[in-house]
Amino acid sequence: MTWVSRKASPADGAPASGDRPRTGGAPVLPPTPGMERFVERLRLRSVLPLDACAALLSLRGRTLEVGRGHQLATPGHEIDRATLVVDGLLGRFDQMADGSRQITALHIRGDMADLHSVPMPLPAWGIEALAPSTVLLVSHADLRSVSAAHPAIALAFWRDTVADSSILSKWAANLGRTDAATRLAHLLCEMGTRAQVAGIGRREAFALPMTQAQLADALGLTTVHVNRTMATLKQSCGLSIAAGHVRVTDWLALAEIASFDDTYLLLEPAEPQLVA
Amino acid sequence: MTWVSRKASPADGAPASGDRPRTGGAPVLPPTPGMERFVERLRLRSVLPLDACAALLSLRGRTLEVGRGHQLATPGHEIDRATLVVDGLLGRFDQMADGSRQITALHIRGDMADLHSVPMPLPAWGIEALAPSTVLLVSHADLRSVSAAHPAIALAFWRDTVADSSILSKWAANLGRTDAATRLAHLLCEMGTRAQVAGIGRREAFALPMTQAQLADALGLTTVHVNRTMATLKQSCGLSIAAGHVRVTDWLALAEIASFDDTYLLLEPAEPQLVA
DNA sequence: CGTGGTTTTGATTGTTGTCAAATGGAGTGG
DNA sequence: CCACTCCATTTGACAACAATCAAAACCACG
Repeated sequence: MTWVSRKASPADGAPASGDRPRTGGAPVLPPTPGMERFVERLRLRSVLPLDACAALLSLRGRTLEVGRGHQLATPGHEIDRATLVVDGLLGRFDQMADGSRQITALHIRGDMADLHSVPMPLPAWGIEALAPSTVLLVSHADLRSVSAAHPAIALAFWRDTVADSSILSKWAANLGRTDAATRLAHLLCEMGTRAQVAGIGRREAFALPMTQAQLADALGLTTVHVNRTMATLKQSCGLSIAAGHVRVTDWLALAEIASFDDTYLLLEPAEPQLVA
Repeated sequence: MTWVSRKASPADGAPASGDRPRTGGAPVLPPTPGMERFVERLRLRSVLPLDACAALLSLRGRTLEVGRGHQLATPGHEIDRATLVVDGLLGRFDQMADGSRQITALHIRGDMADLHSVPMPLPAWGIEALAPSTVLLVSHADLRSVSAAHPAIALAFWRDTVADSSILSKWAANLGRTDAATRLAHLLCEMGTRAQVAGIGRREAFALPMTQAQLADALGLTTVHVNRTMATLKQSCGLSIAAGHVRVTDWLALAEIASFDDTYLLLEPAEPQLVA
């Protein structure tokens, strides 16, 4: 397991997760590398005033490079920081009694993987790197602090939690009510769309560095069946996955099979602002 | 469909389950009937200062009695109020293209069924009464306003959204990774526990006014298979469901089959308070 | 005493899981 | 540069859980 841990702040010699953000308009430190991706993500769904953006950008964090399989949160173990995906792919999962697992969320660049843990630091779920990834660990205290100082941020955080919920809801619906091909197709449509929105690919060609076993855990299937289902889609939609890179010739056919409709991703900025 | 709608405003000479103790110091209006259930629910997971409780209790709302099948929110239709369950049972659902549906959440007394809609008024999901129910409609504007005025409330709302998410996550895991008996047993364990916590029954004997068809929609099964599975549990755990009332002789056996562990319900009040 | 919805039962089909083994590819050390 | 290993992918044969189709029994309600 690779732990290339290092301080993310530029001109400091100090270790530890010590320093606090300067929230005000003062002579700010250069933004923490990676943090701007999170701000972009939030602004996808919320209108944030400039000072709120600045406050977020000035949050310090600890950058970490982790290898595939590295656990960033464990069910039942309290944590005091959230995990921002700077690059790579993380998964949220539920562990079953018999050892099998169900992946309940995938997180790509710009996602704060466990924003949930800010109000609820003792998670019932786990977070794991599904591929080699770069993450930025941001302390709950700091996040709560900007959230308290800027009501717009509090609302944006809440809103992002709801978006996550909406995605999970669709996921559950697919698990309960659709067959293997639909489920796989839907996952690919979703991740393609999300990658495109995040600016790291097109929906017909994007990175998804997951093994078929991990896909199986996400889709509630077995590895064997994922493989067979993929062979089907390969034929009907010109799908190919090689070296963690997805490519689809006939995206519309894929979306058709998936009954894909992206409204559940809540990509329109929600109107309602704060009341004065 | 019965629509006994009425304004729940204070100075109406109205009858009903009206008057409440005055909580705050100020010359407050009598609390809206039903609202105290929501406050109890929030206080299960969050510590709320007195003035925040008072603010919540003084929120106005419109009481509604709805019959089974009544839709309180429709996917893709913007709404401007949230739905508090005063009594009965609501379900959140996802509609599939072929007309089948998946229920993704059940809401009992005290639950704000779509707190989600406060930051995201255009839902991708629907809310429906699974049984005759009494609900209290509370405007988003009011909820956002108390939330902005009381950071503790904002955090409590966010936290409740996370709890809902955690439950959904477990639901998804069960849909993806367990068989019919486990799934049904788990649902019964969960609803029993939640009913007990909400103070409306014991986990071995509580109301769950759902038809087997609705259960099937919640469990991702067919009516037929729900029925067969129930017959199995009837034998192994002394389960009986009659007239919407569940009774279990051997609760431990049921929990065993379900691999039930209630930590995901997040019933411990989360410690982290606001930073000053 | 009918009527409509819900529950129950039976027979059969089909999607997916299980078990097992072969193939392929990337990285490692001799 | 070539075995060798580890892991991921692919293929096959078979079993099992759950869906489907169909109809009967039951129950609350007017």
